[in-house]
Amino acid sequence: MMGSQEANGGTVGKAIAILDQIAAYERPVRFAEILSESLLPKATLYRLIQTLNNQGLLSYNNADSTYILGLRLVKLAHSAWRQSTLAPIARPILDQLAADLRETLHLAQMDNGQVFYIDKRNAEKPVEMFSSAGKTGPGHCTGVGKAIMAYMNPDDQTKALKHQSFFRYTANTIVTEKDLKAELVEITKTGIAFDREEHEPGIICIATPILNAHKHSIGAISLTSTTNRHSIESLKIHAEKLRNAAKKIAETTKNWQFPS
Amino acid sequence: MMGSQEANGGTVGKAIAILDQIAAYERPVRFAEILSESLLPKATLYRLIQTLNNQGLLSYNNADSTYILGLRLVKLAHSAWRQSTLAPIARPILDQLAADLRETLHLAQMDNGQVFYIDKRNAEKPVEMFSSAGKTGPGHCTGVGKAIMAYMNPDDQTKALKHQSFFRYTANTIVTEKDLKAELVEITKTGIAFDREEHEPGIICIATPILNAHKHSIGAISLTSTTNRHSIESLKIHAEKLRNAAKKIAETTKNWQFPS
DNA sequence: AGATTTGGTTTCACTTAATGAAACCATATA
DNA sequence: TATATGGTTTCATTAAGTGAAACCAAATCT
Repeated sequence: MMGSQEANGGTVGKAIAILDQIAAYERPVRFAEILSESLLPKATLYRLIQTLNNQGLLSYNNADSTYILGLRLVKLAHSAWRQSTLAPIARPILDQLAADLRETLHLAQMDNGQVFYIDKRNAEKPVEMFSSAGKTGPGHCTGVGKAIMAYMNPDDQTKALKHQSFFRYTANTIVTEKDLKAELVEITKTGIAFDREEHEPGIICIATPILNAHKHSIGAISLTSTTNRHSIESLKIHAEKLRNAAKKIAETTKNWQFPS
Repeated sequence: MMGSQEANGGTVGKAIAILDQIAAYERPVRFAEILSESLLPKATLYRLIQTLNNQGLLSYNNADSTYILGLRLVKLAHSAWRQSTLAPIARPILDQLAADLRETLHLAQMDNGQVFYIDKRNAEKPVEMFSSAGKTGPGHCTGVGKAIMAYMNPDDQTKALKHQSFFRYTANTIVTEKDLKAELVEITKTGIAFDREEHEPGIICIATPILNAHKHSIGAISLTSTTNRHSIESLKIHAEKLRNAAKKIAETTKNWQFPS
């Protein structure tokens, strides 16, 4: 379905697939609904859901007999977020940058070629986060995606490129591997990546990678704006501040390890 | 271990137990470490961990051969948070309240007698969210915990009380069920709960429940401060604003359903 | 009311997947 | 070169998961 996980036979695999499915609905669902879109036989699905429910990974509403994802996931994710993302380390630095620039900032990592947002600072509205932490997006047409890929080691980069859909979101989207590769080379010259309305019309962004000791990317931060308020040129003014923030994050990270 | 889940035989149960275990370390762990604290035999644990790793629920670091919780959990939790918590609905109202009061606010629900924090607004720092969403705390000595329990239906309340540890955190902690029950009755008179340094010395708080149509609590919001900056009396000034916010959240919630 | 459909739960023989003792391998340590 | 330590694989055994079908309850139709 989303390509990143093997379609496997294990029980836990199936269980998680169900969680994914329920997550996709974005609303409470009844057993019959899940069943209708599942390949599993009735009884199997039933018991599996029961197990998940007992485990607190699902939550059952008696009143209208629907299932939603359970709080235990949030609890686990809390740990996951702290353990396996840059976010907790980067936070103070991101806070500072946000206070300074008063623009929308994103902190992202890469997961199987997908951009994985792990934190955010919003200019106008004070907070908008869990809303964005955990969200994923395409790599080939986002500032953070390109920034990260530009600084991957060759093997990882190749793999990441293979994972791109090259879907054309706008007229500016880079839709071939060849062009994207060229762009990535370009990015390494300045350490700054741009999104020139490649993902959404009217939305532009400037991004810079967070590099480890081997000069490979472990994440990226970006500043997003609209064409009303900024041009690519006027975003460039902030490049240095972004780079500094990224450097600071990298330093704080030094004696840490992250998922490759 | 944490009492809420049955110690069961199912494979998924074991798998999740492993996730819990790894979460508890709050740092990358090696296979041997996990093994030493696990009841499972080597090979079983090994394969189970492999499965989890393949599923993206764990992430393996080749460099130092350690495991941490995987990003996929964060992704799932993102959905869970949106689906099964008050947070997304309450957010704009909480934002507004935060802008108005400029104090530290918490939004919490109750899960098996435990206070489950799902959102937060911090006075000074602009954002602090995933960091606190997913955290849990005791019910018997927190403002939100008492506010929620005060407005439970009798059965749920009894159950919730049974789940309290009544651990004495400070000199002011209520440590008997009888006293807590009396306090809950007191709370229903005003609709406002206080934390009089019951959880942490120097920390006080005022909280109010979010009620559904049947006048039962589905969550609570609180305002936390220090004894340096406030007294219980001076916190009371904000009671009305808290109540209003809670009411607004409740209204927005009307045509919604939540885990009991 | 009686019949029929729909949604959910249970049964039970069956099969596959998980199990775990032990062997094995690689790397570090004595 | 020996010896321990941490991690991976094997394989016969067993338990756990499977799924067709029966079953039950509640809603919907006639």
